[in-house]
Amino acid sequence: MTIVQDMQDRLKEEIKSAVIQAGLATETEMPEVILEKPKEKSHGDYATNIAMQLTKVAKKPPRQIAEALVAELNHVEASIKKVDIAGPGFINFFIDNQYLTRLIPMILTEGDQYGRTNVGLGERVQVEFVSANPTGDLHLGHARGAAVGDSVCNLLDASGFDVEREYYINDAGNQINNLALSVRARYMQALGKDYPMPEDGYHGKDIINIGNQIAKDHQESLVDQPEEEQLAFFREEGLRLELDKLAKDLAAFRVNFDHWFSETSLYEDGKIKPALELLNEKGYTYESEGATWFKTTDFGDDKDRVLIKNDGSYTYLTPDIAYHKNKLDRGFNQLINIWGADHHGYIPRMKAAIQALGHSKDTLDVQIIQMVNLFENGEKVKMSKRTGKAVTLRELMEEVGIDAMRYFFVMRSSDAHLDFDMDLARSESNDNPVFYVQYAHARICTLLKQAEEKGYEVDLNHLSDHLMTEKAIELLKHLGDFPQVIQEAAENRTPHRMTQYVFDLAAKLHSYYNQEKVLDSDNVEKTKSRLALMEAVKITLNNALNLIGVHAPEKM
RNA sequence: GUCCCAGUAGCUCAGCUGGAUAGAGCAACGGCCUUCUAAGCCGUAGGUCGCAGGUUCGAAUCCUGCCUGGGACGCCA
Repeated sequence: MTIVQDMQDRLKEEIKSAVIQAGLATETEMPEVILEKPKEKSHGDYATNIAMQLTKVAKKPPRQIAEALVAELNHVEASIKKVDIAGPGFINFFIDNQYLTRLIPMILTEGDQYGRTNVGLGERVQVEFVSANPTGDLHLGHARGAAVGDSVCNLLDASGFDVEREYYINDAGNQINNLALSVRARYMQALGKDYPMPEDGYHGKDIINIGNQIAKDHQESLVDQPEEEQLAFFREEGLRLELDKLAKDLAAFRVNFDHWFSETSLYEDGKIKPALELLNEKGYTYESEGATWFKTTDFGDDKDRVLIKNDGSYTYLTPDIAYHKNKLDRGFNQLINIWGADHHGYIPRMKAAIQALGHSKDTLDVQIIQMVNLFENGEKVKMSKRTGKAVTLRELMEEVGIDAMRYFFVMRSSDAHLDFDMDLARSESNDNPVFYVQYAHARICTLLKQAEEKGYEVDLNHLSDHLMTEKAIELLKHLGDFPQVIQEAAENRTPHRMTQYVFDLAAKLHSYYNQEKVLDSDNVEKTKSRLALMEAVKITLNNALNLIGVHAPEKM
């Protein structure tokens, strides 16, 4: 329970008891009291539409209801300074904002823990994201998925969920044979031989590097090995080096997985057959045209899906079902998958699998991340994965920096296409939201340092005497919202809420900074209170940026 | 043909579990540095919320149809 929520709850309770005392409705007829924050300042700190909601129960026009209700309100009980009735029957509350200053000692005490809550009650959530095939470099779509996935994990963690980050390695399919063939070709080429790339080979630079690496380590020793042995080596070594590179790139991007789950392990551990048998036992499979089908239409899919092809091999779906069964068997209460937009058609069959395995379809939450378009010099950067000309995660990290990438990739709603403006991301100007926010943090740090040099200390004893100015109250209110914003962003899987929040906080800080001078030698007591506020803002900016994987610099 | 996402200010986007006069940044225009970082602040201007119906006291938000852009519709992964 945060200070702000506590205040809101007291207000809601007061509204309810006023409704009852005014005889407008009984306890059981009571709708949920909704408090909203009006955009317009003249509409107060909070507003409720309860009078409109009660029109049917009380059988009176909303404004009459509002008047009867307001007459019964106990102002002291809910820190109400003033109440207005406005418009069609809104009740506007003006709150005595003194209570907000209690936030500061709390934030200073909690430090990097401020904003965290336990609403998740330790519920176990597994988030699977990125899961790119280990056959090439990570491109922009993966990078967005990584930034969003990691931020969602941070938000869930901060809301009291027990989060596990997982990467599913597609190391069992045909693409791994292609990887082996591609690596072999690059190895041969590295040795100066005229050796063609396979038709569906992977043309990325990373494969060339791996070929060079192997050539360096093993010289010509692999050239004349028997085919099978040779390919097995390139498969294994290629996979190892690819995964190593993926993990390094992601770690550099500040994304660290708790678990790298190998598809091959499903085969080795015999997890596929039991999953198939379970579906069969429950009557969700049938044979047709020499193949085994899964009746996904029982769960709303538009057609049934093949599990075992007529050549006896599995489709991609089959190990994926076994994988999700495995996730469920591990005891997670909630599974979140973060997928690229090109996989959205896959959702109904995966949800069907979850249900066929005996769980609610809501156990699996699939978040779809829309595409990223890169812009440079006002023009769209053309990309082709096949020829290996796509801009990679690593290249972009070098080009624009990690902070800008992490911020930009979560800046927009995930279900909107993202135009990534490289020039903007690189620019050290006020156009760049990352710099704008980081500058706010650096400004406070400089200020606090100067305060220290001048011998001013933070004093928490007279806060309400000095911090009830318009700009300070706005800052305090925003600080108080932080825990709820985290919860909302976690629950809705909307990390862009956090970029909005931190941008707004920076804007309020800059506004305050220009309006009121913090270090005032003529009023040391006031200075000490303001320093406390600055410290609280600094902590909150830092915590908010951390949640989206962006650093908060001490100076710029 | 079916399904998913988007369509809001000149541009990029918030708002979408229904609420009051639809917001922000950039661009445009006008102010603010002998004072804690001007990488900043303050102000002005800018909108048939794709279109048409419907639900309701109230719709950018919910429902239906249509239009435009993107994506997906494999016994590929």
